[in-house]
Amino acid sequence: MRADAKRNYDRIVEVAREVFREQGYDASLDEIAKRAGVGPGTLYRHFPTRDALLDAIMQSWVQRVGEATEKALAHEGSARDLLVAWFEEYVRLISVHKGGPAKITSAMGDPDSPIRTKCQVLTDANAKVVERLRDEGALKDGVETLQVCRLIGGVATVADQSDLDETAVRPMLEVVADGLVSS
Amino acid sequence: MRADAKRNYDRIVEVAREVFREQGYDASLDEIAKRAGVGPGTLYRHFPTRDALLDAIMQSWVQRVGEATEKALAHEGSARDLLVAWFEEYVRLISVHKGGPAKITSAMGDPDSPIRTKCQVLTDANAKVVERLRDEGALKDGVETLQVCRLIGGVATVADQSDLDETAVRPMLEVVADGLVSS
DNA sequence: TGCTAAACGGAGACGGTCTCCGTATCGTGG
DNA sequence: CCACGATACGGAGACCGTCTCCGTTTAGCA
Repeated sequence: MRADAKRNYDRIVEVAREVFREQGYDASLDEIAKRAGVGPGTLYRHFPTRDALLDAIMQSWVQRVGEATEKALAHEGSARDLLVAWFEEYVRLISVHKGGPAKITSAMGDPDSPIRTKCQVLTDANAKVVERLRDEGALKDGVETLQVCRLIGGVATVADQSDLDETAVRPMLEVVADGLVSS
Repeated sequence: MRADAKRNYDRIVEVAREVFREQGYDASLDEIAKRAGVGPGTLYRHFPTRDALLDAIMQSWVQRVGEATEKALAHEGSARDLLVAWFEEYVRLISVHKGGPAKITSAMGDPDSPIRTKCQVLTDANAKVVERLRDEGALKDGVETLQVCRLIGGVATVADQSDLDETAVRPMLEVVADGLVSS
């Protein structure tokens, strides 16, 4: 990759991260190009689709997922509390910008999604947490890990679209956690 | 209202219902106008915004909500089963077209939404079901009815966006129901 | 330093939204 | 029955975002 190409690539990603956070996932790509000081052609050559750009933005995000997983697994307390804590992290992770929860959650299960690998990281992390609780016998039978992702993704999606804050989200996560642990 | 105006109004609503169902809530309004055999100007005069059109489409929907509520309240069986049955109806009701669950769920809590009255009908229906179970002492303490709408709206939203069928949705609704009933 | 492959970037086609205003139609009062 | 004013129609076109094509520029090697 030529030096000028790399410079533009990096700058576009940086600007896009900022603009997506400000305006959501539907922000104008031409505007991102303009703010990055490049022509639209340059942006679309590096990132043929909006999703390709999102994928690049999420490169660094993978690490944050790993850290959050460690933190959740290290949690001391009941299975229910561990679940709630993990769910809160989960929601925070996928709320990268307006439209993020919906985007990421619907990309799960779609093997052709451009952000497939990123979703995989997250579903794997979730599976690790859930499997551990299952091994401890703390969960109901028949709990599918992908279902858990979708449930929490759903909560995060409505929270995103209705501008709910953490105090409104928590009770919903608690309901889901209660519905998962064996009674 | 002049006779020709009413004719066009009705025809637009009818066509819009069809097109939204076929193509989702993001369908082109100019296309709807074209299919209805009117100019864009006519469509936008009757319905200044996309939401105004949605509101008109949902006029007849209110009745279906009423019927579904009756059906749910007449349910014989455990609180948990009643909840699951009602949730399934609820999901069906808000899945009027692609984008419907997200649209309707995010309109709840927004007092300025153009489909406010329609949402009110649904939230009231849900409250009726939930309150009845609460009176029977079948629910956990601290269950907010709006939270329930959001939880189920979330499930419906991911189902809509991931093209899940009923067999995939049901287990998630069961988790929520389990999380709500007192143990 | 000269050359070529690589990258740039902007003009513009396209499709959707929405408005303005000249034209056509309804339906009423004479 | 018909003329006229109010009402409604509808299409041309401005505007914006997406995305492409291709003439121009530049990096970096020999």
